[in-house]
Amino acid sequence: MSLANSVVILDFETTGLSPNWGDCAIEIGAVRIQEGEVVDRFQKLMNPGWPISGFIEDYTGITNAMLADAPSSSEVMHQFADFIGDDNLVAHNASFDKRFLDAELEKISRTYTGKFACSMMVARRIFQDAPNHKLGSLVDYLHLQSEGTFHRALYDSEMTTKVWLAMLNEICERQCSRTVSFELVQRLMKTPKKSVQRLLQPANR
DNA sequence: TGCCAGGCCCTCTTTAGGGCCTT
Repeated sequence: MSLANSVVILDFETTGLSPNWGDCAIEIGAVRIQEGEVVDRFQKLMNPGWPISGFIEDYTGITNAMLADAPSSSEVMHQFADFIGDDNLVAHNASFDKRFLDAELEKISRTYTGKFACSMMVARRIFQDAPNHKLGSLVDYLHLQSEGTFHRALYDSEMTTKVWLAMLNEICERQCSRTVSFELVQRLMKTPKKSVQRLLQPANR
C-alpha cells in the first residue's frame, strides 16, 4: 500500500480563518511519507509580529510567550518551501491550509509546484459511514493510536498521515492493487459519492 | 476583544440555503 512518490502532509495553526482578513500562520507542521513510511518531519512556531487572541491561545495551546522567542514567518516559510520541494501535498480540509500556504509564500515571493489533495474530501468518499469527517473523529472511527494534543501542527499532520495511509490501504483493498497513484486520489476527490464504488473497481486500476 | 472565509455537498435544488470542516 503506497504512493510511488513522496508526499508532504501538512497542517497550519493560524490566528484565525482567513488570510484575506489579516490572519496569518503561527505554526507549521508537516510529515513526509514515502512508500507508506514516514521519512521526514518539519515543525516550527513563527512569530506573527503581534499578540494572538486568547481564543487561539486556548484553542491551540500556543501562547504569546511561546511565540515571543519564535523566528519570523519569513524565516520559517523559506525553510518550509525548501522542505516541501517538488512534492505533492496533503492536508485535512486542504482548501484552508492551501489558502494560508499560498498567502505566506506570496509574502516571501516563493511558490511550490506540487498539487494538493484533501484528506477530508477523500474520507467523505471512502468512509461514508463515519459519524462525521473531523480529523479527531476519523482517528477514533479508525481506532488509530493517538497520544498527543490535537490542534498542534505536527500532531495534527501526524494524525492526518495515519488517516491518509488508512485510506490508501482501503483503496488498495477495494481495487485489489498494491499501489495508489496521486492522480487516482485526485480523481476520487471529484467523484460523486454514489460513483465511488464504480471508480474503485479492480478494472479501473 | 471579537469578529471574519470559502469550497464542497446535500436537498425541502439548480432563479437557494444551510451544514460541514479548517483556526
